[in-house]
Amino acid sequence: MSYKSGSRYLTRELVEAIGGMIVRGDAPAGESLPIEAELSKQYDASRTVVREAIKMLTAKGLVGSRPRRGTYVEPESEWNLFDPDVLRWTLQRRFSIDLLREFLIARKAIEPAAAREAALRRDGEAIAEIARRLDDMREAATGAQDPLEADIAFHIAVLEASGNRFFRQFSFVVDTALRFSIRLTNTAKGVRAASVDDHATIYAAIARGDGSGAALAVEQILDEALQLLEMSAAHQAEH
Amino acid sequence: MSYKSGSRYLTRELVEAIGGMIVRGDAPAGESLPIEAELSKQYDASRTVVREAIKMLTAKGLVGSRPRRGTYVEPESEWNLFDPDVLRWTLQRRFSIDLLREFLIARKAIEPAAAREAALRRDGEAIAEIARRLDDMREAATGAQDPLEADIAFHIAVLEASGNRFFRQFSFVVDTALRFSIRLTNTAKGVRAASVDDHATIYAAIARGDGSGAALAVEQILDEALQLLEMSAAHQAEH
DNA sequence: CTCGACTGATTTATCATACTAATAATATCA
DNA sequence: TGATATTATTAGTATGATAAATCAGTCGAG
Repeated sequence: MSYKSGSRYLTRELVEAIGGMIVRGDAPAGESLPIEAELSKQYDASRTVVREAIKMLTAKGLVGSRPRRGTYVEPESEWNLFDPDVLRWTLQRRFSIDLLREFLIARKAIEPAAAREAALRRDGEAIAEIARRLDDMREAATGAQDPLEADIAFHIAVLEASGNRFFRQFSFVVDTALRFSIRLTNTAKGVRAASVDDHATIYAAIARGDGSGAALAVEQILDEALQLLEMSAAHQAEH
Repeated sequence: MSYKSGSRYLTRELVEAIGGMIVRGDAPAGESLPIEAELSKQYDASRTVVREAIKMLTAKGLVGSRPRRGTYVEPESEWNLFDPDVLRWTLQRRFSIDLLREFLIARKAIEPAAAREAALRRDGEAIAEIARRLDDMREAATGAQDPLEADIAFHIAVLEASGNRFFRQFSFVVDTALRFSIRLTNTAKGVRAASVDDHATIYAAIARGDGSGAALAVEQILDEALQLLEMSAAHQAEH
């Protein structure tokens, strides 16, 4: 999204504040936001800034606005869930077992297919990148690196290697969502030594151009994660 | 995106013009756009409008901007392809056999999984909706309705019935992209009578809760479409 | 000669104040 | 009662000014 880390512009802050509020559900669909003048007062910003923030939220599908009617919250179906901000707000404020399950099911649909494409495409550089990320995972198993980061990077490398624009768009979703999912599933045990072997299997299949093998290997580790989730859900239900 | 059809606001027009230009590739990644004052002159709009348009493009991932550096085009990997505008511009200005193939492969990954979920979920109302869309397809076969619209509506109904937020987000992609794909594949023959039977198979599997059957049935018709595409591609290559 | 601090110019970011135009609510009239 | 004109409200557009970030060069110290 290209917002420099250090610089915190007012417009960006308003986008965060108002967008987060909407996703949290503080302003139900159809409900009007305060008028520009009022928002301007509330956030102590000029009307210009308020308007630019609203325009950005409009571009993300969260709000709409018309003269006299004011600015109103769009129904959730209009939200652009794949927008980085919207996804982050959703995960931060609406995280749940259900959402995590939907995420895993979506991964199970997409990532095996991406691995198949990667295997068939045989892009040397992209496959070398997967190999590097596998090495990182091996190092992470010994404690030299962060296991979660290495795991995420591996999966993203596979998505990128697919060469499919739609699959590649999914990589930031995986990136963002995986960082949250660990909170709920306590996946620390998920990155045990066996996990590295599983990932090595994926890499091997892709490297030898075995599309079906690659797809199957990815599907297996996602099935495992799904089972882990169901167990975790059942466990939570007890309390 | 909630822009009322009739009202054509200047800001929206600038978003269309500049966004379309960027996606077409007139301004390569990293390249700076004219400065605000210049854009203001070019489009005969106030700086306010120019800035709000740029902000919307920023929200879509197409551009970034910083003082002194100006406004620059982001690399394509940053673009939010699932943004309705970005997808439409991409299809309008960059349509190709390759893109269509990627689209079909993505559909083949997602839609069978969505059909499986729809079958397992057993949401009566959502399944009834699929049935209605199937009826529409039958009518369309006799010429009473537009076959393309009926086909699109059916596939979207399945995605919606999945109850998975990620799959549902994909429905507008299907909606948008299918309208374009017909241009290239000449899919008129694709909606022949047999097609209705294929779709009826999908519905039947979902209705009886047969997840695997539903997934398989969807996969089959997408495989057919993919074969049709490859034939069409080979045919075009001759010329 | 190299590197860091300083200076200046450029461009976006923010603010303030008008005025315009769309539209929802109300009042008016047939 | 029902259609139509009026009015008030609110976002849309325009303009001009100031602030702040950042790039490119300049100068000085070592």
